[in-house]
Amino acid sequence: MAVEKKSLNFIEAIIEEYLEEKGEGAKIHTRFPPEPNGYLHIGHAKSICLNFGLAEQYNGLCNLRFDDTNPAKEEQEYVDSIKEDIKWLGFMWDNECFTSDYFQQLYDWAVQMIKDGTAYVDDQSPAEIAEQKKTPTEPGIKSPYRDRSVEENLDLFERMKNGEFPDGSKVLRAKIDMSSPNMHMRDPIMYRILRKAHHRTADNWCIYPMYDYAHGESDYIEGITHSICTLEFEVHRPLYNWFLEQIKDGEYAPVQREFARLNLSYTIMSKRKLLQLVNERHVAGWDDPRMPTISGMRRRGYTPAAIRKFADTIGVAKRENVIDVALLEHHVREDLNKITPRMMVVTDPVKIILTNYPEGITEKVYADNNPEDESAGKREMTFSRELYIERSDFMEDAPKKYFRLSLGNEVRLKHGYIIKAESVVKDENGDITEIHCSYDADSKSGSGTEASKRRVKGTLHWVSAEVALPVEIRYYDRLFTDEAPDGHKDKDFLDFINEHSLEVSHKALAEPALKDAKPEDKFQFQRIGYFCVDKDSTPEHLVFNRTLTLRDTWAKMQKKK
RNA sequence: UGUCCCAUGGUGUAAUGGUAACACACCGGUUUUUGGUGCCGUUAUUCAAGGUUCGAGUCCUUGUGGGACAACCA
Repeated sequence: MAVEKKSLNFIEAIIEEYLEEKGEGAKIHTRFPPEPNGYLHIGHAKSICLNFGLAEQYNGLCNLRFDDTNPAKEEQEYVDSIKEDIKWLGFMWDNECFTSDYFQQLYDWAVQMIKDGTAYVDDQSPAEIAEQKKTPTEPGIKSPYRDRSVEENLDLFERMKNGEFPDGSKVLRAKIDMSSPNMHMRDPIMYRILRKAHHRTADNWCIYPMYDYAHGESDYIEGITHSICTLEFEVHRPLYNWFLEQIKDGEYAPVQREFARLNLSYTIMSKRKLLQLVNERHVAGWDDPRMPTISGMRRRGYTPAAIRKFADTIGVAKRENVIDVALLEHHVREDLNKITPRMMVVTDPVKIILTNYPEGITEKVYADNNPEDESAGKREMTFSRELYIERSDFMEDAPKKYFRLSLGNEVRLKHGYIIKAESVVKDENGDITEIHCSYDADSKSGSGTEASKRRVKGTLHWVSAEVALPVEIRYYDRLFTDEAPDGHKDKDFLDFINEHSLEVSHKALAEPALKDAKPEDKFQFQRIGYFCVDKDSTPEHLVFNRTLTLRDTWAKMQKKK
């Protein structure tokens, strides 16, 4: 049998080359290194799927490492949510690591670098240092403190650690090249003084390492082989390598590779802006179902399988990209279509009365739980003389392409009978309050009669008035009305917030089978969309979030006119 | 007037010097007791110019366009 060779993305190609070169027994080791200063979003999900996925695929290891070198922004709350989100996506890390666990080793290496003459203490202010760095197009100039003696540097750095100097008064810098065309090589800062309680090391330290110094060395400590990050760190790579050169002992060193971060249409991904949405109450929190956070998508009803398939489909490359959010939605619908039980919920009810149906009785009808999955079985529904259907499923005078109920025309009530609309009752405003219909008593679904096999154009969902269950529905839609909310120079992303991204309704009536639904349970409300039970839901007051609508070609036809 | 990266249908991703393909979106058809799903089909792609080669989306040169880099953030 011919085995189709799956094409590799450039990271996989690098890994296969590595594995081949290292030979028998070689293992790759990746890491996912979030800073615990916010909630994970769909962009992180891409990185998670990449790093954990690669480890899985090549039988390697993947660490979770919290890059917690800035206590000013980091909190335990974020650590917890990050772990929860990764697990929810279906991944498990081999080691749980914290950069803060390496503070002592990092300090020792810094001391070593001072001894080697490759690091020095600078007493200048941030403004002075920035001034001397100059711009990318002109070389920087050297700090007056650059040539301090090793002894003095050692003494000063130790006293920095001991808390003898105020915050911001001194930094430790790497001594590299102030005239490098790469700004990051112009004597980057390795340590700053910062008196801020750290979420793990409390007040043990008042100096904290900077990202560029800490990251590569942490990779080194953990034995990471492939340090995969996003494109903006590409310019940092020479520095990443430089720091490793200073401390490595032997052949091994991790290798940094960069890929293009995910951008999604109609979405913002910036942590700062997401935080702003939360802080300014444009959304209800990090897990608001309109947020592109993993917790938001979970609450919205998206599934791990859909997100992972999506990550797989979009691929990994170095080109700047904007993925159509419709692709994500496609994968969510695809998964939900397979797994969700079908239920009948009338979102905007109008009553129908079957005038020739016997009064005072009800009967059972049987409904497939999922036509895509026979093993999902059937459930019982109550059929009765008075029922509710969707207000939009009736028109007195219907256009020719309208397949639903109209005066004098027939439709099938799904899993029930064929009915014909005879007359309407209206209130003083002219709004329809009741539709009187006749039903074809021989047409019961599944009864096998000639009448039951009759084909009518329309099939409607319904609930029996006797047992209908009032529920709350939260209709979520895209948060932004613009494809690129933060892509406009003259406009703020907040200008594009969709006023209708959340509409709450208490009108809906559900079939009673829904009464035991628990938070995160997912359903397809037949002919309407996919819904999931919100965490605000209680047995007395069910709350459903609309995950996505069904594709609706009728609505599309209407729109075109 | 620096360094680095990138350039394939509308959006993404493949093609690893040998017939430019797949997914989504779009449009059309078909099936259907969900105007859902499924199935079939249409439209549409190598930034430009040179060069190397029997042969270039792929290699080279130049240009053009886009992006990253000047936090005591990561």
